[in-house]
Order: sequence, then structure tokens, then C-alpha cells
Amino acid sequence: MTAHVNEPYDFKAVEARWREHWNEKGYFRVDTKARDNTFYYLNMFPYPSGYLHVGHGRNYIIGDVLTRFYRMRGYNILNPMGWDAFGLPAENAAIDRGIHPREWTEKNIAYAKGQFGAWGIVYDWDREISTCDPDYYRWTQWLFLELYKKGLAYRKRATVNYCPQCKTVLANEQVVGGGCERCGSAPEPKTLEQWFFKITDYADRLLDDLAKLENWPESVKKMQENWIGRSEGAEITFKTETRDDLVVFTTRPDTLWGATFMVLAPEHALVDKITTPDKKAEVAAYRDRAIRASDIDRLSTEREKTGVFTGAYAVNPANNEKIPVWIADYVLATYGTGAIMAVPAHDERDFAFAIRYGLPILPVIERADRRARAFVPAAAVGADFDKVARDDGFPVEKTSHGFVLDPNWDDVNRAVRLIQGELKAGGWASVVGTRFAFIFQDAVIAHDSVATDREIVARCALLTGASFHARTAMEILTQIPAYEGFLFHSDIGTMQHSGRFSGTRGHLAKDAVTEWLEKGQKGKKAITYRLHDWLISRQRYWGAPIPIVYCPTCGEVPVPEKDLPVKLPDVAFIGKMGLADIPGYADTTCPTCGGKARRDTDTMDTFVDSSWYYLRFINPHDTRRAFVRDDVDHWLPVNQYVGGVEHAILHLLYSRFVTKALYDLGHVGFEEPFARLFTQGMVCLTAYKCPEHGWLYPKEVAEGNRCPHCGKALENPYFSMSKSKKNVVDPSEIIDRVGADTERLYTLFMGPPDRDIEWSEEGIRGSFRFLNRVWTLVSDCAPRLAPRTAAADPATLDAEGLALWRRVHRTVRKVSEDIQDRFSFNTAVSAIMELANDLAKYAERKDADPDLLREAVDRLVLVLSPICPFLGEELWRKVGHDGSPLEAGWPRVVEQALGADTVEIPVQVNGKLRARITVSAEIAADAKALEKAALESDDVKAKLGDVKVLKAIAVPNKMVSLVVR
RNA sequence: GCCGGAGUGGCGGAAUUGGCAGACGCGCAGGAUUCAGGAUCCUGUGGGGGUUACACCUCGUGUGGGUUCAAGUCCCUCCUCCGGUACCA
Repeated sequence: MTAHVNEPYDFKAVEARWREHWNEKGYFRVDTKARDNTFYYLNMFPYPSGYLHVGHGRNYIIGDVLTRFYRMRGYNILNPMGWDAFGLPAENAAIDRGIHPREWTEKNIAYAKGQFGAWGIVYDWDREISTCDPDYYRWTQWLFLELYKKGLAYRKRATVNYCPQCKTVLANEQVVGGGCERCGSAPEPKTLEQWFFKITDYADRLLDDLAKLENWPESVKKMQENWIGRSEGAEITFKTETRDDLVVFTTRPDTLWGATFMVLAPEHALVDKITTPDKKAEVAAYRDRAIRASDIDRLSTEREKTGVFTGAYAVNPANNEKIPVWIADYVLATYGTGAIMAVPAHDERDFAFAIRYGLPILPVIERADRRARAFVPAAAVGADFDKVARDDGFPVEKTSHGFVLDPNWDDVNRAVRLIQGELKAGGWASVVGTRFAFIFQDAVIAHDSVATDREIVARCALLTGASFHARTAMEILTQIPAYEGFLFHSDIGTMQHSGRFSGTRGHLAKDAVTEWLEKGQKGKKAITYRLHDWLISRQRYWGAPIPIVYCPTCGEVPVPEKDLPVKLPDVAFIGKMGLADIPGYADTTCPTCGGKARRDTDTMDTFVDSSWYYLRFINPHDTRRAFVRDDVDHWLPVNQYVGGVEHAILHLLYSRFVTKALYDLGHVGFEEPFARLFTQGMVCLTAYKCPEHGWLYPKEVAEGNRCPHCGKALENPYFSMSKSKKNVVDPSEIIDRVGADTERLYTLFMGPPDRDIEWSEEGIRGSFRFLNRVWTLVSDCAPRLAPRTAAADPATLDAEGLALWRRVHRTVRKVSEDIQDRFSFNTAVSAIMELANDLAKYAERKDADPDLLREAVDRLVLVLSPICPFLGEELWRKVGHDGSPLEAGWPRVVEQALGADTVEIPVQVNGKLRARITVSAEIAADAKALEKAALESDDVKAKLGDVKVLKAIAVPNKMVSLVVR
């Protein structure tokens, strides 16, 4: 390269020069009255908790690149930012520091805003919103009242998850892996009067409309689907001896004849009523234990199932059998009806429970594969049994305990007869699988009812003597190793042992039984959801107060809209408290009768705040409405929403629910808030953990990966960045050392944005090096450029010039596609690197074409500018332009430059690459001509020798494949 | 257990519609520059074979099989890792 002495890349000066520029010029201010060419880009707004690390940065950097790109393409792009500012951490942090949460929050917001500036990330700050601002939460309260009006907000006494650490209740969705989402401690059950949003009314629509969200990641849709957890089945009513209705939900009504006992959740309302006096003490003790221990113990699915018999019986409506009613904590009070009919033969949990407590297990569904297996104990037959069976056409396996044979489905009866005929006195055998029966010398007893179960056990006990312990036929069978995997199945299959339904084919069984139940008024078709109503009450201070007043005469009264907002009391913040603890807050007058009344003292879950914020950005300053319908109908659904996958369920499900509710209320004209969703991967880094001293900062770690305090070897787990694990990288350090442009470039370059990536110092250095090279390259070229209006004329370029010219335009096109269509920033960056490499090589020539240099340098700077905006501004001026790259617009592609005169086409022989031919573009595009060119090429002829070409496949512009001999 | 996603050089990754595997970057090696280190620049860099040198051959995208003129890409089997969820009847 020419030995120009240039100033080095002084990123600090460059970044300082442009930091305020974009805001001052108002490039990203948008008028939401605009109707043409509009694009609503939205990042999930952050919770202002201290500072943002480089992992958070990834999200916003992606957004900023897109915003700048769309701006250059001439869109009216809306990219607002706000703060999810209410919530527990603010309160807890404030308590620790003895200051008001508002103060703490505002300080963090100011800091984060500064971070965005340092990153070169620009928002329309005129639209900034903060959920803790009364001008905002007034409308959160309005939303509550709208839902209330429609009956979607209601209060009920319920047992809820209470986090003792955070001193508040949690929504179902906020209990993660059995612990509190925020602090991880185990929630305790607590019964309280609480407000709920009736999201279950929308379960079907939330589920069905997922199909419309074509541009959402499949994984997120699947997670929501699982969370909603729709199950179709039936509710079946059993009568207890006390004449009470015991209603169960089941997805398998076709297994009703196999229901040999019932299980209620320990909390079930009927437990007290039906428990017989002699069982009261035992039942009460079990229930207390279960309720207290529930969430900690219930975590383990591998735990032995426990339960207690209530002494009560119910009648199976299918066969009028009297079956015992148990309670057990494996049945959840919160799902279905809190009670089940246990079908141990076809439900794994019921099977385990029945085996443990000696309850009968009756198979009523045939195996789908129709396999059967018979086991004949060695002592039951003669030693030559295997030969006899084989002579009859049954392959037999001889084990140390006896003989195993697997007859075909239609051969089972013959096998049973054979075995019966071979039995010695006192011997017995059994067959399981598609048919269950016990074989005795004088009888074959099908295992098809409680009565036969008893008979089988009695006979076996008699024959076996004192060593016999089993309580049920199935228990006997579980002791036979050969039957492992044969005794239980949950297949859909033909019904058996089910009265007149026996023989009903599996695919018809459920409907047939349900229909019969409905006719006899014994049950009905039913759908159950895993999804529960959304608990929104929180017993804390830092949130939007619930706008409801309780009046002794009028009852529950909503605060009139004109009286909103119900403001948080302005108290000096001194410690842990909810609104209930603040003297005077609850005292008010009834809006209806004017008498003395009491305010609700709970605040709303912060997910309510964030469930509608995307609407407020359109008209953030409107004092009369939450939003203007005409405007939101135009701007929404959000064109592109980007955020962390950790919100796949909570925030996104709640937002979808609120949008649908507002649609039904006539406030918006769309049913889904986010048209396209992208969830970016997390940024990870090795963490250091001492078994004794906990997490350590990387710089604390002593030589040889040891703890500085105790010298123990450290664990090095690999985690997404998190302050608690001390593996975060503070962007201020990176920006100070190499600049924001380098951080931005590296963040995009290190990997595909939807995947988790590891932050690496070497990667940062590489990106920094590249920007230095670009700086030097552009500086070198600057004095040699043609006037800034010039364009290269391909007719005057030599081969190298033409190659570069094509590279320039191919790059522009690739970067456009990668950013706009593919969300593939890493490949956009590498394309830019390739352009820079080619340009550098060409620029070494003394006779470089000034017009081409101009075209190449300008376009390099322009396509780089959304990614590295500081450098983009600086270099754009350096090469003689006046305005910003944002004003220059996205460069136009010269279509002619995308083609080529000649193309190199690979030629394969028998699937192996053997030669390359160079042909004109015209020939390459024509299969016939291409094939001919390949066959006539000397190189190909030489490779082929004198073998015969059987077949030639020519794919235009791609390759030629020859099949020989 | 169930539901997703992923497995490609020493490393991050690329290959967009079944068509030249390893773009781009890091690291490493050799060289230039330098008193020296760093920085910078140049060259090389999947494994094996082969050549004085080129050429060239061969293997190769977690495993095993299949479809095809052609497979990282499609189908089946299995393994590993990551994420979500977990007694949901």
C-alpha cells in the first residue's frame, strides 16, 4: 500500500464527535400520523437495574442496525424506547440502600440512557415512556377497569403461591422450576383474596391464533402451546356412598372399565365429607403434610407415590363396581377437577400407586402391537416343555426360571391350551400382553374383573403356600422378570373387558364411550387447560395501584376513569412495606355513595404494565386516551419485535391476551400485537466458582484457576452473562479500550443472532483490527478519488477493475438481503470484509481508476455505516461528503454488475469433481450448450479417456455431472 | 419422561433452492519491518498420500444405513450437548 502517513484511527475522538449528532438532527423522530412506508421496530424494553452489559447490548445493537438500515432505505421507522420501571428489584435495592425506589429507578434510567448514547444507539426519545410514571400507569389502571367491565378481571379467594423472600404472591408463570422467578426461594401456599385476569377465556384463541403467527419462531409457539396445555376428554361423574357427585376429568374415557379406584387431591373439597370416622385422623395428617411440603417435594417426579385411603367408596358408572376413594398428592388440586379415576393398567402413575398399595389392576385396552407373552415356571411342567412347544410351532426361550414363549395374537388360545395340557399337579402359568390370563390345570382364568383378580390371588396363594405375598394378580406378574415391559401400556387400542364396548376399535373408543356417558347423563365431553387465570395482585409498594374501592354499602366499586390515576402515596421510603402498611392510603370515600370506604391496597403485577406498552408508544403524550385507535390500527401489529427468549411465555402470552381483549372491547382493530418476532441468543462467558467462596470475578482468579482465598480448584461453568455469577463484561470498559463501533461490529460478527455465543477477547481484537484497516484504507484512497458524483464506467475498466466493480455491487446486494430478509448480520459483516480486502488489493495499483475507487469507497462506507455509525459518519465526511450517510441513503445496485462475462463451471465425473471449465455467461445459462462445452473441453476429455458417457446432467450456471461406463 | 434446537478444521462460524465443503474472522507457523517487544504487512494453514517443484490422488460435515448423476442439506436408526417443561389425569 502507498506509504501515506495518516493519522491513526482515533476512535475516542471520532465517537465523541458524532455521539450527539443523530439526536440533534432528529433523524429518528417520526410522525405517527404518517401512513406511507411505515415500519414499527420494537425491542423489548429493559428493566432499569443498574447497568446494561454487553449481552444486553446485543439486543439493542441489532435494533439500531435495522433502524439505521430502514432509515437509509427511506422508511418512516418508529423505534421507541422506554422502561419497565416498576417491580420488586427496585424496591429491594432501594431498601438495601435506604432510598426511595423512584430515586433508584431514575438514577438507573439516566445511566442506561447514557449507555445507549455511548453505544451509538438512537431512539426517538420524545416518545420515552416509563411504566412507573403516573401518566403511564394511569392507563394501566384504565386497562384494568376495561377488563373489569368486561368481566375479565375478578376477585376470588384462592390458594396462591406466596414467596416469603419477596413477601408477595406470584403468578403461576412466575414460579420457575418450583422456585420464585426472582429469588429462587420455594413459594408457600397461602389463601388470600386476590385479583385475577380471566386469560382462560381466551385459551382457545391464544392457541388457535398461534397458527397465524407465521413469522414467529416455532420454538416460542410450541412453548406457548405447551403452556396453554389444551386436553380433550370427558368429565365423568361417580356417585359416592354418601350420594355425592365425584366428578373426574379424563382424556381416556375409553378406559373407564379399568378404573379400580379413585384419587382426590388432598385439598379436594369433598375429602372431609366422605372420609369415614375411623380414617379421619390419618387423612388429616396426610393432608396437612401434603399441603405444607407440597412444592418442595412435589418437585421430584421420581419420588415414591404416597396416599391414604379415605374409607369411602364410589361406584364406577360403567360396571357398577364399588371402588375405594383415596387421597394422594400426585393428584393436583389445580388441574382438571382435582380428582381422577385411576386406571392403573393404562396410566403409569396409577400403576405405580396401585402396585404400592395393592390395588387391583385390570387391563381393558389391547396393546397396539398385539404382542403377547407367556411364562411357564420350570417347576410347573416337564423338562422337555420347550421341545413339546416347538413341535407345536411355538418358539420357546429357556431361562433359568422357566420357559418364555411369544405367541402370535391369533395363536394365543392355542398356546394357552398347550400350556394347560402340559401343567403338572400344583403348577400354574400365565399369559400377558394382548390377553391376560392365569392358567391352572383345571381352569384358565381371564384377568378381567376385580372378582377374577381375587380368585387368581386366592388360587395362587393356595398353590404356592406360605412364601406367597402378592395382593393382586398384577403384583404376582411384576415378580416375573420375563414380563418386564409387558404389563403396562398406555396405547390407544381395542377395548376389552368392557362389557358391550369390548371390541370397539381404538380410534372410535373415546367418542363411543363419551356419547354413551352423555346419553346416560353420567358424563360429558370436556376440555381442560393447563393454563390458569392470571393472578395480578401483588402486596408491594412499587407498582400500579389496583383502582378498586370497597364500600360497606355498595361493595366492590371501580374508581371512575376521571379519578385516575390512583397515585402511589408519596412517602419517604423507609423499609419493607406494601400499600396496606402506609397509614391513610386505604382511607377514601365511595365513588358511588360518598360514604367512607377502603381502597384495594395491592398493586398490579408488572407484567400488566408491559402487556400494553407497545400501544402507548404511538401516542405517548395523549392525556385523554391510552392510545389513538386510528394511529395504532395503522402502526400495529409491530412489524418486528425483538427480545430475549426468556419472555417466550410470560410477557408474550399476556400481551397477546390483552390485545385480544382490547380487540373485543372495540379499542383496537387487530388481534395480535407482534407480526414478526425474533428472539436473540444470549451472550455467554465462563464463570468461576469456588466450592467454598462462591462466584469470583475473572480478575480475582489466582494462577492455575484457583481460588485466591482458599487455593481450591475452581469450577468453570459456562453461563449467559449475569451479575450474580460475576461473568459480565461492562461495555464501558470495551468502549474505552476499542470503541463502541468495535463492540457493535464484534457483537454482530461473532455468530448468528438467534444462537447463544461466547464473548471472546480475541474476537474483539479482530474486529478492532478490521476497523483500523478500513480507516487506513479509506484514508489512503481519499486523495485519489474522483469527484463525489462520479460513477465507474465498466467499459473503461480492465479485468481487475471489473472484478472489483462487481464485488462492490454484489456486496451491496448481499448486505441488503442479509439485513432485511435473513437477519444474518454475521454474514453481512463478512461480505463487507471481503469487499474491503478486494478494495485494498486494487488500491495498491498506482493506476487505479479514480471513478471506480470513488464508487467502491463510498459504498463501503455506506454499507458499513449502520453497523459502525460513528466511523461511518467520520469516513463519509473524510471522503468529501457533506451530510450524514443516513441522508445519503442506501446505495443503489447496478444490476449489470451482478452478472459476469465468463463463469467457471465445475464438471463432475461419477459424482466426483474432475475438472473446471470456463464458459461465457450465455453458455453457462443454457443447459444444452453447457453440456456440449463440457464434453468438448480438452481437460474433460483428458480426464475421461476413452470411457463412454452414459448420461450428462447440466445444471445452468451451476455444474455439469457426467456418468460414465 | 415429553417438547424444541443444535452437532462442520485447533476455535467462532459460512455454504440462502439438493450442485465446487470449510467463505469471513480468530489462533498458529514462516517471513518482512524493528535494538527489542508490541503494532503493522506478506505467505501458508482440514487429515492422509504423492511430487525436486507443480500436478494430482484419497478420506472428510456426531453414528450407522438409505434415496440421488450429486447429500452438511432430504428420509430412517442411534449417540451427545443445549434450552423449555415436568406427577397436567
